[in-house]
Amino acid sequence: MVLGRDFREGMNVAVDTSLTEYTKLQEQECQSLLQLLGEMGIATAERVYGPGDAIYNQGEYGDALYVLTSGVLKLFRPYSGSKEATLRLLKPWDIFGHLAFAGETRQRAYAEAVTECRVTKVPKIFVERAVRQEPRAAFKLMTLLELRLVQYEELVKCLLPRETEVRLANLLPLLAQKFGQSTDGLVTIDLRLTHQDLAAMVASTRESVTKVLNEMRNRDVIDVDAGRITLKDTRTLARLSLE
Amino acid sequence: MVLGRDFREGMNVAVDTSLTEYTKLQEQECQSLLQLLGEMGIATAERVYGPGDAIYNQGEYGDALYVLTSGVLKLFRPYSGSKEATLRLLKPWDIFGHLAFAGETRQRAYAEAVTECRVTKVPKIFVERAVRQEPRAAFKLMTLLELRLVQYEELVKCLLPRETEVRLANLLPLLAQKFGQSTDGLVTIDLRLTHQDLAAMVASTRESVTKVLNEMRNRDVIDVDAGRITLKDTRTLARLSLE
DNA sequence: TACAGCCTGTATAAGCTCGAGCAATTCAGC
DNA sequence: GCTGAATTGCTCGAGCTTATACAGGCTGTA
Repeated sequence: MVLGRDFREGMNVAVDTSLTEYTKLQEQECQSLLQLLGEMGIATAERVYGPGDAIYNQGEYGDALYVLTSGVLKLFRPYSGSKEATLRLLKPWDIFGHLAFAGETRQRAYAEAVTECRVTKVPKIFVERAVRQEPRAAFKLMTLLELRLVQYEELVKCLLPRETEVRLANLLPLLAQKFGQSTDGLVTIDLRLTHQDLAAMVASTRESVTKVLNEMRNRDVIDVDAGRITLKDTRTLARLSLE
Repeated sequence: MVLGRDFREGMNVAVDTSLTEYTKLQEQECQSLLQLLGEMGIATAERVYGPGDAIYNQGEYGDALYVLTSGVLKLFRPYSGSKEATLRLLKPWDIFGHLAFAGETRQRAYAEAVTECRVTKVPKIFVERAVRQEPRAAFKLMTLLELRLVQYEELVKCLLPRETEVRLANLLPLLAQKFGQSTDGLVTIDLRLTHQDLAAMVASTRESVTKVLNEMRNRDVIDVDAGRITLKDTRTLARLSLE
């Protein structure tokens, strides 16, 4: 199990800091893709969902590209019989939904609104038309698909270690980069997250999350105020995530 | 943690059986993509790697699309300091490598040949040209990107449960579908896999895999012959993966 | 204001993994 | 066919997670 080569840990840091760029890139590409579709006269259906509403269910046929334009939304799937894991927490300009251009496609997770959110749905045939007529749309879409893959890779990174502490040490910086609000050099995750929510994201239990979060707070690694987590010691978090 | 809604377990089965279709679809799309590129006069570099050779390393800049055309190859990344996890085990007509069309891209894993294998590398600029000039290439590429995402989702599915037994019960059918050889109605995974290899795929330890595999063999769920695993009781495996 | 429901914090026993160590066996190269 | 390396099989404690249970706090609603 010990690695036989030099993994150059420094590189991981470089990879991670580029996630912020990913966020900006995604917003740009996603917004300009929708704009492009509009200019091409392509109909996109926008719909508003209230907290808890399902956008689609696992197993449904997916024949559209979904874009979240406002609010927060989660993709989750059941596992081990009676638990549910949050696969992705989406913010505006994230895309979701499976739209294979060939072969049958079923949604591989449940999509549910967390806050009130606005979703733009582009039927598959229109996406096809856009790709056919406008290569720029194809590039933007492929960039977005690639960024979605990166998010899954990050999820895998969170799930590889078994200890809840290490998983959270991997997850919290990700949430901070995606939902972070910078104040006084410290980053606060601008979401009300219950321990249960966090547990679903790292496939652990509420109790373990409670325990780890309190430990981190006692060690001044994080601060929790009204369900909002502030990262106070990112160096310690980074160190934890490697162990 | 208990789910508040009906997850319709039957649907999971339907989703999984469609993976075989995914394999065929992928071969078709990938082969025809390469053929299309050839017809367009696009230069693709083909190179042969011996077992253990690195195709690229984590952190390197990725500016190409890689296609495995023969052999077996693995993508892996280090975690928890000194362990390594196999993220994907690739067979011919799998694509790999990050090629964002915008923004900097670094490889997010190590790619290493398992057996001797042949890899076709298409530089990013040529992929761009193909997408620009030939929408069919764009469709095929997007389909392949989507299929790659599905593989990551399957990996996540393997990693969600904590028990090694359940993880393997999820992994083995996946391997069987990808590398399976049907004989007498039973499927054999046509690869020599050590317990260490399997442990890297489910992020567990060699010892745990040994134990679980022996239990499964004693219960006639699987059969192991010369490092090749045969699935004898897929129903029991499916049941295990749900618990 | 009272209430119900959710969230947090603790505690316990039980189960599983992890890591170390050490044989026996198998495999691969010579 | 032989030898060295790798793989497999097994054991044992330590550590962590899980499941369960319960008490107190917070929040939104009636």
